[in-house]
Amino acid sequence: MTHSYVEPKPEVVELTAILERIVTMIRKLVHTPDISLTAASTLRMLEVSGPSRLSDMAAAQGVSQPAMTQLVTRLEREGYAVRGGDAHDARVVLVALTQDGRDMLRSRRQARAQQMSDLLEALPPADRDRVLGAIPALRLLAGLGQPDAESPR
Amino acid sequence: MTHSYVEPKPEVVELTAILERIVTMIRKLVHTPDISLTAASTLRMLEVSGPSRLSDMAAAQGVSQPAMTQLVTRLEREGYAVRGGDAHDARVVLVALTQDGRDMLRSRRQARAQQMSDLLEALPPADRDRVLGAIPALRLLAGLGQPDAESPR
DNA sequence: TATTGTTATACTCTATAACTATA
DNA sequence: TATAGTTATAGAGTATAACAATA
Repeated sequence: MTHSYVEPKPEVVELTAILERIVTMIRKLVHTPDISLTAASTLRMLEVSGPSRLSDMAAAQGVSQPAMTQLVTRLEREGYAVRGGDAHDARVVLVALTQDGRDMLRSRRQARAQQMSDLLEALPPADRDRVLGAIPALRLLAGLGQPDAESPR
Repeated sequence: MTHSYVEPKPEVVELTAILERIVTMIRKLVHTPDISLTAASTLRMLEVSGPSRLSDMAAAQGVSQPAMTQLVTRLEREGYAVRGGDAHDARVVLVALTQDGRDMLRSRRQARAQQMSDLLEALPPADRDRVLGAIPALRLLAGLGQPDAESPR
């Protein structure tokens, strides 16, 4: 033991490497040039959380406030979101999803699921079942991304 | 049954949704502004496949040839890759990873595995084991991204 | 003064179209 | 003619710094 921190376990190293490959795969799979990953992720967040402050959205997406300002401007121009004011604080901008935004998310989800379905068809049925059987574990993993959404602090 | 195609199964729909959330998580987790996802993925490919044609790299990464030209130019400027010629065809550019590129990939992997390790620490041990237990299934899923690398056709 | 958001500016990353050099 | 790659140009997406308006 020559260093003062704990080396990640080999399983974690492999998990990380595999997840990177999956990210690459998904990026290619869902290659919809009409909407970026951040744009889609932002719209999904609005779908779940309802109208949100621009600064909260920036923090949640891990981008700067100016980047979110510009993203919202594009989303507004494309008709997927609208800016509104807050009755209690005139500085605040509340961004909301439009019906067009909702529809786009739905059809995008449908298309991606169809592509994923086609990909899975390429696997032997036993392997496919193993992938689908991993869904509960993946749910746990995905949950790490949205820590304490309900947390009071 | 009113339509002529098969609706994706609910499990596949959920799998797709979860994978999108994981992509978002990984993008935030591995937020290394010094290197883009495509740049990293391209370097990993060079690490695995050895010196490669620029056009093959563009196809493998799902980007245009000009985009790959520019990416390689940036990678060369940063010292992670070098352009070379092909002895048999003067039109061809063969791109190779440098030692600096190799080193960068290694330290980047280490940093990411460490972050992932920290994240997993936040899970109850039983859940963590379930995530690690899903690795074989994830390996199958990741394999769908690099179809028939060995295929003779 | 601190907070919320926008504007100004610059760089990365991407695409399509037009081009050069080689086969 | 076809192929491999580059250059030209334009737009999305990002950051930091400076600003305006409101609290």
